[in-house]
Amino acid sequence: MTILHLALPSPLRQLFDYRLPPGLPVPAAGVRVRVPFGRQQLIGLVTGHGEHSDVPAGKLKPVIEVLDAEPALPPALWRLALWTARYYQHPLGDALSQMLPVLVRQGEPLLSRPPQVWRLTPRGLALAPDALQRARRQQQAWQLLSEHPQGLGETALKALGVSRDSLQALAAKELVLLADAHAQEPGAAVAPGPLLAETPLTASGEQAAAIAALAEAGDGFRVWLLQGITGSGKTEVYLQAMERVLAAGLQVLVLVPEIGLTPQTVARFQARFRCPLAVLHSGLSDRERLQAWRAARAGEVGIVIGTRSAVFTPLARPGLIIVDEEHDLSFKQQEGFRYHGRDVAVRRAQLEDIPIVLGTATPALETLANVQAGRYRRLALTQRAGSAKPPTVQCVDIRGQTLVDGLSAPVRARMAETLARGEQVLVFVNRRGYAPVLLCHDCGWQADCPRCDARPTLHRDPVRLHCHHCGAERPPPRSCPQCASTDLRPVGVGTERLEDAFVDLFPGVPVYRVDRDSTRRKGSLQALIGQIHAGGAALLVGTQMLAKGHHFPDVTLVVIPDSDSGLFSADFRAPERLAQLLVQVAGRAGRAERAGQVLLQTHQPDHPLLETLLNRGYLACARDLLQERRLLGLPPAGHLALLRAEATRPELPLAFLQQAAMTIVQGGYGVQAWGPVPAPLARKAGKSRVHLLLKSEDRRVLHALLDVLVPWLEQLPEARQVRWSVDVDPQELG
DNA sequence: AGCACGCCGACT
DNA sequence: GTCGGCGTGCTC
Repeated sequence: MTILHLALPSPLRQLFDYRLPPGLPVPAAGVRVRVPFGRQQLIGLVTGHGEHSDVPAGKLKPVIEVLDAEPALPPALWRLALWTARYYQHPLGDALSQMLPVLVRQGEPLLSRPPQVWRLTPRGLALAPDALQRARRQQQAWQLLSEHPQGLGETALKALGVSRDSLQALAAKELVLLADAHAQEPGAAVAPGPLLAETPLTASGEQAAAIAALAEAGDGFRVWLLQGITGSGKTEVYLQAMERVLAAGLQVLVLVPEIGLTPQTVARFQARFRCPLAVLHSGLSDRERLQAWRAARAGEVGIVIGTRSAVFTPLARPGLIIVDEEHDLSFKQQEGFRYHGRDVAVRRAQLEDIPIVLGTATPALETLANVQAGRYRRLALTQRAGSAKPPTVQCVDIRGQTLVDGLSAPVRARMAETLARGEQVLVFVNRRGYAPVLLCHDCGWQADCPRCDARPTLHRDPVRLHCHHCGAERPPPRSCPQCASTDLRPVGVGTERLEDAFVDLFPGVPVYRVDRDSTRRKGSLQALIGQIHAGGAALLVGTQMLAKGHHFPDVTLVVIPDSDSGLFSADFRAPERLAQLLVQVAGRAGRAERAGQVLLQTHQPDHPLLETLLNRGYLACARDLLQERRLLGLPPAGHLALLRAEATRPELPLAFLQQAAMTIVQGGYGVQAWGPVPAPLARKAGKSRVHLLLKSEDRRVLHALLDVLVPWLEQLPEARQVRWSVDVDPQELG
């Protein structure tokens, strides 16, 4: 008797065994099968087979149906799935089901049905030209089809004025039939004719060197860091590297951060190459996603471009992977299957044996460490294209200064000058809403969130206290609930408050606010950006969103009212994030003929991070930070996994993680356990949250522990009373 | 995660 | 008298 081992879409960290009905060929690993599971039916993937099962024979059920003749995923991607599930300690079945389009896991065929076309039958072909004279419409349809022996689709015929009825009538006479269109020639990733739809730009010396280095290294696995300052033309290097790969008939996978997948980005790739391109974004319907997935898997598209999850798109002939803005946080999935898109992409490139390019102006410290260790090779673009000058960055010491709406007098003066010249000013605040705190001026009471250890943010439009952690909203009190004073004051500055302030401060100057609230409606971000690009004096107020992806040529002054918070955060990655953000924001400023200026308000003008960043640049700053991490044994010098647990009753997550900590300490695994400790936001949405941080200098040691610890934790009775998760390589310790 | 079973409150 | 609340237990 043949037993199949199956990965099923279930959070259970185990495989399930089923009987294969006799007489059926044994399906290969990766093939989909339909099985009974409890009272429901599921579609799972075969992971292997054997003659025996540890499960009593009486419990084994037979599979209902083998869906495919071939595995759903190509071999390299199958191996990537197994690796990723294990590396991130996620149940294989659930990981696999997240890697596949919804409709594939619901049983839709793996291959697209070829489009249906109407064609003449042999009888129709032999028909005399005047045989249908008495049926003019049918005659016309017959005429068209005899001119198109390869057939015509329903929509094409309709456009040519042929009705369904005429076709049905012809079909009844067996003169025409509906048949599969002839399959596209295999390997037609590139449309016939020239590949290039536009002439490549002339590469600068640095660009040419980077392109040549990529070309000379050949087509095997190698990781490249393409570190190019904003405006240095990273995309042109990508495009010319892609050209070689596409010309060889291979496919390119491009990963971009969530915010980076704009119509402009896609248009840039589309404009260069005459090859089909699949875009994977969150707006696709299940059907569209399935079609893109099939096209990529069949090798019918040359370029696949998408966000994090696109890293799992099957490719028939992979040739190159590009990860743009590789430092971006959005590559790490923050819940459930917590993989890092960039790291999975590197692993994929290795399994596929193809090159991968990680591009950014501000490499992640992990990536730089890999360069220093000689595992990755660095290509640098240090010059802005054309005559554009780099922005200058200057600290503004605000110690003892009076701030009006968070801005010091010299900064306001500089803003006025810039606007008077008809140029634009960008003000970056990492806080949406009106003010982060609502305070009673008489007794010191602060509005708080009943369900979180957090202050709700005051919003003005509409007027609400809004907790950004649990989403709770309520109208702000009219008077202080503690002392009944009506002198309640908003404290601190958010985007809405700056927007209001600027309307008064700079009358007549348009103010554009760009944050999650102002861009909630679909297309409103594009509309705002369009208005900004129209030019003329304007104020731009915004959060992270403004710092990423878009370049604003008319912005010549960037103001960062508060750069201190990143300097003193509990999160060890905060300085790295701050440095990246400052460089990215600075990159938004300046244009060909006029260098941009960045003003950084701070109480810490002598802080070493700011000094290094301003005087010696990002790379020097990053090297310093890397040195600090090494001294502390923090990533990338050490490796982390974070166990989180939460429950309404505070003692449960604590007790659960205490058990974990005890096992780790007593087991002598060589892994340090820090905690359990209350999470930074110890109460969120009414739940108590506890963390246990695991650390090891050796990644293999950490994984060896997780391989035994996680299954052990799963079967603990206490595990069922809490929500818990493992986060390997956590990016945010919040 | 689903999806059942199972034992206690307000409705036709 | 039932509909349904979510606690607990199982899925080869």
